[in-house]
Amino acid sequence: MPELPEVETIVSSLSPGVVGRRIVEARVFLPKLVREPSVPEFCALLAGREVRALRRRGKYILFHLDGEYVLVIHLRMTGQLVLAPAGSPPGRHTRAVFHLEGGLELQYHDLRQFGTFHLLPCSSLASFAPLARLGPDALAPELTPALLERRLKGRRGGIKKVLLDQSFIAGVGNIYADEILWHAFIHPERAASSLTPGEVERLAAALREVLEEAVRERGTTLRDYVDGNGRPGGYQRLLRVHGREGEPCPRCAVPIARTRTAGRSSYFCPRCQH
DNA sequence: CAGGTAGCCTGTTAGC
DNA sequence: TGCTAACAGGCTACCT
Repeated sequence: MPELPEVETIVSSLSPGVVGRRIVEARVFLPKLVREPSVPEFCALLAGREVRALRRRGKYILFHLDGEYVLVIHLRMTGQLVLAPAGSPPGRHTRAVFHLEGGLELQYHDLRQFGTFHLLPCSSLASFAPLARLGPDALAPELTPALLERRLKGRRGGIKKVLLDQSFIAGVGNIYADEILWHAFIHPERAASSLTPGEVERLAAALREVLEEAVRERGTTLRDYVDGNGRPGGYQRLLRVHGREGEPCPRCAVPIARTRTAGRSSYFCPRCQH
């Protein structure tokens, strides 16, 4: 479900209600959600801890807790974190609930059950492989055209595949990869190593512009995504190619094409993306 | 060893 | 209208 703009919006919308509050009790209804430690340990370790900070790293959400623990959540396709008044009845897809001080609860919903929770001591965070493997954040200031160009050199395969590789840069998913490449006039199957300096420049600009505008629009809601207050995003209105097969390209009016590779769809303009 | 695919799940929608 | 198959925003493990 959520890519960088959605995760960023979830973190910023949850922060006012969550940061500085204590978790009174944690309940887990889908045991496999919690990858470590065991569910009883997980609940016991969370109870009584204050949330000191909420952060995003790529598509991961980090709850920094007092006592030097950190809860790492990945929402995968359909995970949602939503603040609700204490005692709200769980829905069909409510997989966990954290009761907070102050009459609030944080609910985790996940239709497809792909999401993951890891509760770690801060000291193990650096060696936590899924985070350690991530490349620079897609919105990190240090991700300059020069760095992008250096990292693209020697990369095999198509540019879209590379953009989706979280160890290359962290935060881009299928929707925004399509949009970014359209804005940069680059075909999704162009060999990543063949991009000219001018194209890399356009790619770096598109990456920043698309992701920043999507953050301002509070993310894209195609089906399930909502922010921490249960509200949908607005960037779906601004999608130029993703999900628009057969519709005219907004630049040149040629019908948008769709291809499938590795089980995922790519949407692009066959005329103005090279 | 790089590239492709199945698997994890459930729900919605497109197509017959 | 009703059934079936394809597809969905992510990531990993395994196969060729």
